[in-house]
Amino acid sequence: MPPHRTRRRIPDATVARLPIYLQILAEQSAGGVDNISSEGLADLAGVNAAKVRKDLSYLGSYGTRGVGYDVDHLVYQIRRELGLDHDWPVVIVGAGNLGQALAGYGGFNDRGFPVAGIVDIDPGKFDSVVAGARVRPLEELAQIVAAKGISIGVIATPPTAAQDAADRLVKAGVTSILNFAPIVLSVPVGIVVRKVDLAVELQILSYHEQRRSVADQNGQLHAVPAERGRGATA
Amino acid sequence: MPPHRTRRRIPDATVARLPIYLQILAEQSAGGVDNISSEGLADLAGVNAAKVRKDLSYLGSYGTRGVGYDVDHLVYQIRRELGLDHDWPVVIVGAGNLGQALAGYGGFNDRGFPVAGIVDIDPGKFDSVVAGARVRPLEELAQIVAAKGISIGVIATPPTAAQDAADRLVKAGVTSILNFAPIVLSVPVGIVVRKVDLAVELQILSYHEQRRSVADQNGQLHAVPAERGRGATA
DNA sequence: CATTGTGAAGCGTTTCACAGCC
DNA sequence: GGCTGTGAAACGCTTCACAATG
Repeated sequence: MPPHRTRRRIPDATVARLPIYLQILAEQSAGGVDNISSEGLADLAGVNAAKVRKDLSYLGSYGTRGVGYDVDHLVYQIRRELGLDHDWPVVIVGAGNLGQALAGYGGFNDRGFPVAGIVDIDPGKFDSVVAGARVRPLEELAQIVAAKGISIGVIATPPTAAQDAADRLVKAGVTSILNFAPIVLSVPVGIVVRKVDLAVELQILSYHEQRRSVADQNGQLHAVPAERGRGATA
Repeated sequence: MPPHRTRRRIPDATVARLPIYLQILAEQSAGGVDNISSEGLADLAGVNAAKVRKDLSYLGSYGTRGVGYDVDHLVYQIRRELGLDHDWPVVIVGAGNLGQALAGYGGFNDRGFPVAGIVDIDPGKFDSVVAGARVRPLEELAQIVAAKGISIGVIATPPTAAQDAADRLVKAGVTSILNFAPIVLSVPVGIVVRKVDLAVELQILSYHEQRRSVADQNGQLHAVPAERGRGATA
């Protein structure tokens, strides 16, 4: 067997930052910037320069010592690493408030994730057009996934329907799921699930606000000088 | 100065899981379950039991050895720790597609984060009613924040307007921001920002799909037995 | 005696510090 | 000379393993 160079494993934390770098680099490129240092990119991304260099080093040695990184080349490499050299059609399960907003959001179609289908269980919604896609019955899910070669599914159902949606997506052959329902999905090993939960995000903010008010009561010093930092994603 | 017991610092990773535990515990409570073991909670939350015990230990020693945790008491303690013993009104900046969907989503109002205001820069949207809230001019933001005592702002503007929205929110007195715009915000130290970026989430999934297909080509073994696990949020 | 609470080990991520290189 | 690439140290989180205990 040839020693078919097994691809470097990139740490999860780095994978989560590559899209941010990519977005910034694409903007820079559009603005005519063709070279950037780790420090320059770090400032724009709200992280530190060593982290940028470590992260980029997982892609290979694409920088030039003493100079910096070629913006376009970096864009190319990150896109390749993230699998963004082709589109990934997605299917949305649930054509309610959220499903419709997602379909119409633009963030999908514009960024390489065209909405190739949207399904719902409610016959009242069938054939209504949501951002260019006709809403189809949930039963057609498997057919749509197969016909369009879909690997990524989005769950935008009420919480009670979300596990069923996940089961159907997996059975249909989808291997990655973006879940907007506030429940923990149970899926077979090997299926990648990411969850976006508004209530969780707000509750984390609430925690920080609550701490802040406790600190106020105790008359503690605030570590809040007027200095300005980027992206305090605490 | 009295040694006013400085509140335990809870690790970020734990804070991010408490809302999940809370949601599960609330469901259990509603279902008549009044006691739960770390293992039971862990299974439902898709984590391991040791993690649950460590996490809960930061709240204090509220379990009973040999027995487990009292569900209602845990709900109470987590809510208190997260600052959910009262509502946190939020203001949404941006009444477009996303802003409207968020306002109408229910996840806000139902879970202790009533939408106390929604503002936009477009006069064409003023006074239209979005999920019970009238859209007001961006200029009234500071007034709304002050009048309603708002600490949490939500940015649902296009990316180009997001930094301005953040600046206005901060100036108005908001100290926590949930940002849906795909840009890295620059805010003063002390302001907590959390970012939700659909494109980032999808690109992370894309990375995993891309790896999968590379592995397929190399004829590598898939680590994908038929076993079933909860919440593989890889 | 089942289950919690927690030191200690293990592991992944971040940051430092500087050698390597253009 | 300036900036990258990277071992090594530092850090924080997870998991283990077991003493403590209702």
